[in-house]
Amino acid sequence: MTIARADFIEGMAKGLAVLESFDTERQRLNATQAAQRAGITRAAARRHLLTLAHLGYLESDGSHFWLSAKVLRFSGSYLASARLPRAVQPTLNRLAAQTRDAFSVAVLEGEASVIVARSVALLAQQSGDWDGTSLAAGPGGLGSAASRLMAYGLHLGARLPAHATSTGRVLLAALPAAELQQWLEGKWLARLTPHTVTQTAALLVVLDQVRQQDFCIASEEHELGVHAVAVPLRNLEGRTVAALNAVLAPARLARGAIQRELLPLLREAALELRPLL
Amino acid sequence: MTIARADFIEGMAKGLAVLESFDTERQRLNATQAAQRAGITRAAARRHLLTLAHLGYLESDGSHFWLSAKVLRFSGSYLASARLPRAVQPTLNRLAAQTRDAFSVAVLEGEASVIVARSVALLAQQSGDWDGTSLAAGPGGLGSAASRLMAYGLHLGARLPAHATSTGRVLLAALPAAELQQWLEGKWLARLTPHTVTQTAALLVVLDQVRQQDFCIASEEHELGVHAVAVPLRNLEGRTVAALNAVLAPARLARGAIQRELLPLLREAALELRPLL
DNA sequence: ATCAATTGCGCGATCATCGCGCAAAATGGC
DNA sequence: GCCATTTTGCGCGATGATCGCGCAATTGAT
Repeated sequence: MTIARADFIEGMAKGLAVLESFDTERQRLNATQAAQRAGITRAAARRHLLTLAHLGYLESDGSHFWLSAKVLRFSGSYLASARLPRAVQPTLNRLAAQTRDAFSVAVLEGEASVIVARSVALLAQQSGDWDGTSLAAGPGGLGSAASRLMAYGLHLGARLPAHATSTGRVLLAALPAAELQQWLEGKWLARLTPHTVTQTAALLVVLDQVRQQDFCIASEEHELGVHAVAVPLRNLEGRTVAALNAVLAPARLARGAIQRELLPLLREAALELRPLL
Repeated sequence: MTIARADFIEGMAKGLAVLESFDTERQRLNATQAAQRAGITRAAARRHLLTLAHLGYLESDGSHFWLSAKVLRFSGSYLASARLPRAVQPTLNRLAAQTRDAFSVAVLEGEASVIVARSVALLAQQSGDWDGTSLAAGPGGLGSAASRLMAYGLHLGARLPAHATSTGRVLLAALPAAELQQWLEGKWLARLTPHTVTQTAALLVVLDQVRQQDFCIASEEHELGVHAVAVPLRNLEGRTVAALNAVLAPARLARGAIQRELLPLLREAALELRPLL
């Protein structure tokens, strides 16, 4: 799908490229760096940075720029409006309250699997929690389960590499063959841990298995120490619109437990969400 | 602070105005509506909408447009990079795990108090939860405490009217007199519930009290049934950089309980966060 | 103090963006 | 089903916003 040349505003594309050039790794940029990352000239980058700062989306000390809280405005509107996150949140909360795992719903968005809703159980200290010691830790350390997950970058809006995550694979497996082909085309599957599948052929085998089993387990392929299971969320027409996953609490590590306890929960949740998607 | 004319990209400002015109109330817009809300011509709005859709920030059925999950990219980067949300999250989680209330950290951003971090305790069913019945409810109803709060629009990135919220008032009270004056200038304080303070003079009295007490209680001024307490978060230089609040669980409604139990918790948290801000 | 690297920004040229206005498509009343 | 009315898509020529070059000022290292 193309677009008439006159209907494409170059300036906006550049501006958004500048705004996108602030990511998890590079958080403070000057004009020269932003120009490099956005692929535009230094002069243009400077103009766009100044404009964005003037509009309140960036803050600046004069030479460097960084994202301001105003960018949350967009996600706020999205979360309040989009059907998917609102529909799944109650179920996510119920799951988190029932178990000791962390649950997310993600959609495929370009390169990445994007977390659009999540829920983590924060357990009260008295009730035999599995993380009691660190709950008592000061603010410097990583506190509860949620903090530990935050450390892995599993916050709302996080973009995770689709080929190495349980949600990403479920979503890739649901793509029509042609689109999947296109997605893989010339893509380099980054090795994130020693366990990451980086061969296209191997990934295709994995995706076949996902299609057969109708779920996906990813063990330490994205981060060491992180194990996750995902199932597809389908609407009444049978189309996969998102993926629901659980990041396992350490106590769950036994493979059998995943399939026996967690998978039925996920499947049941997927089933009850079906009419809402 | 002004900006050189040549250093301001008109096209970007329009584009972002278009993107901003999708808010909590109006979630689906066509070119004509977007033009109205963004204050530009229909032709320009259409071009910008098409560009944004082409870039993946909007989705479209041809005539209407709505926000896509891609806008979460910005908040994802912000949350991963900004010092404030990362610094406060562990403390927030600890608070939520210890009590049955919901905690948020907010900053002042233009008209609104914006939630930049939050944490809600999701309690397991067996342990005498105060919300057990609704936890068991199906996905159609509002499930746990978190869902109830979501219903009030208290999600990450939510923009709440500063004059009627506990966090907003704490932040307004911390503004230098001149800036506060400017903020109030010709501003209409919307009546959100029968309890909302809508007179500038009355608000100034409230803010004076907030300064004296160094905390703020807002009871049903924003939403009926919602009561909250907030304290300022100051850095080592004594500057208020954010506000920390608790939205009360129904069991907390006794006014005495707030001051006796919750306020000390918030104050202690503010103190321990101080060196991190 | 000197030199090198980086940054701020003025300038004239150019092409991206402008909004008008028509034709086509939707809407709706009967 | 048909006509009246409103809304939408988009081509066009004019215009001024945006371009990036390149100089001057600033910064920082030795």
